[in-house]
Amino acid sequence: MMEWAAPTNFLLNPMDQNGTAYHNPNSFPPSSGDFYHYAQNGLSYNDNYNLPYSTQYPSSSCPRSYNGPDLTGMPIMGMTESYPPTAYHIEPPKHHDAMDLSDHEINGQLMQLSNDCEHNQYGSHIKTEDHSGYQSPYSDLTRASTPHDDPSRHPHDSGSGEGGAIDKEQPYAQLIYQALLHAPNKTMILRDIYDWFKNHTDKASASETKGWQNSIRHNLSMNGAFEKVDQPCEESRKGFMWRLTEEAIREGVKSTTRYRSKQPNKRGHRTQQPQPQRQASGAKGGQAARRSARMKRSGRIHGAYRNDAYISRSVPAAFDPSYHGPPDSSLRYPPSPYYGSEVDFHYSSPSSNHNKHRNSDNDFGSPSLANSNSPLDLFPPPPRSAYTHSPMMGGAGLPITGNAYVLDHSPTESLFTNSPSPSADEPRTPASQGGWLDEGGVGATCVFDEQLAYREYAG
DNA sequence: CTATGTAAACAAC
DNA sequence: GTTGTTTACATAG
Repeated sequence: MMEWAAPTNFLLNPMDQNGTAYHNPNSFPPSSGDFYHYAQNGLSYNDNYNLPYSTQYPSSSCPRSYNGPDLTGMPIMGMTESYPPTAYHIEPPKHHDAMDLSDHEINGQLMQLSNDCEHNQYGSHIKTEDHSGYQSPYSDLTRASTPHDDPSRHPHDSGSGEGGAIDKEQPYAQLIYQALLHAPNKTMILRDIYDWFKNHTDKASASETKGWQNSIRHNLSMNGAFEKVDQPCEESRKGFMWRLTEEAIREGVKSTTRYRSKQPNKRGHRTQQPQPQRQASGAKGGQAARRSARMKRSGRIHGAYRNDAYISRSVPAAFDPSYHGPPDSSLRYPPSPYYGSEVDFHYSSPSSNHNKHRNSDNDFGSPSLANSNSPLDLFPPPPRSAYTHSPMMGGAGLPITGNAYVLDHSPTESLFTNSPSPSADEPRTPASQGGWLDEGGVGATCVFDEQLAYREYAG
């Protein structure tokens, strides 16, 4: 229930992608019908989606420049034997040529070039917005071809959104996911996401307020499926670009539920965890907070809030000394996919974003993790997986393409049943003491090797 | 409880 | 004013 999207193509090894990958894009039949494979076992995954193609490692973040060779990185079936039957394909528009290009091809190209942000070589079909130079493909364009409007695309899904078509009823996280999924390089800026929502959903129109925008931002920030990407280009002071994480691309989006506080009122604790300023900024909110803020003002310490000494975000509950989690070290890490580890490694990178604790790798993607037996292997292969039916799993919960495990979180969760779902709420990442070095900059800000990072963490 | 949505405080632009 | 982060509260299931 928590997962909406499912894996589809596993990420191929980068090497493979480069090497072989070129499967002609045409391998995808134009007929949309094919993109909607219903999961044979649909049951558990009725909510999953299959992604149409995988992206490559997003490295650069400047989606605007599309001048490259085309090539597509459509690795797709390359090494995967088959599509996981467990999901739907959300294939982007088949009938729109224009769109296809932007989505598919560009997708691949961006990465490479991307240097001059100023030159946008968009096709004429792209509408230029005024976003100071940033031209987004979304806006009218997309809707012009509205894939989702195509009735034929809706098999008979009960409207829950699976058909690949954009179901306006889906939750924000899912919608954002779709927006990004269709975006070149799986990256968009907030504005465009807003636009996309305006054009493809009712959220915007349905509300007079800007609450929907708030919700979008909230989801972007809180959901591990989305990551900020540094915006290389000057012009944009529009904020960061948001991109789907590889995990998300592979595994789909998961619920944005990590932030709720599990322990209803555990106030006190967390405030002691130091956090970076920016993050600390949002510390308070809500009505109650307002109240307490008032109280505080009248006599409370303010400074206690956090200090910046920390480099990374604060410590996750699991790492919190006060946290009483499973004793077993192997279980110490929170199950939540949202706890990422990498984050902290790069906090230093100037603009990078890896602050969200993405979990990703932790939960599934990281090969090193997945296969390792090291004591640090925080996420040992799950005993069983919800994806059992998937061919990917080979029925045994084996690592997929060596790159990831497709886990269902249930297994993991079970590991932590004793703990108040620690993770899920703490959006923070472990700042392991001494565990990670923030090492500065990690060089390429934009290109972040999560696995590597993880490795650092792991040892 | 969980998943979502929404409001809001707040910092940094 | 916008963007991003985070907390709180509400509510449906």
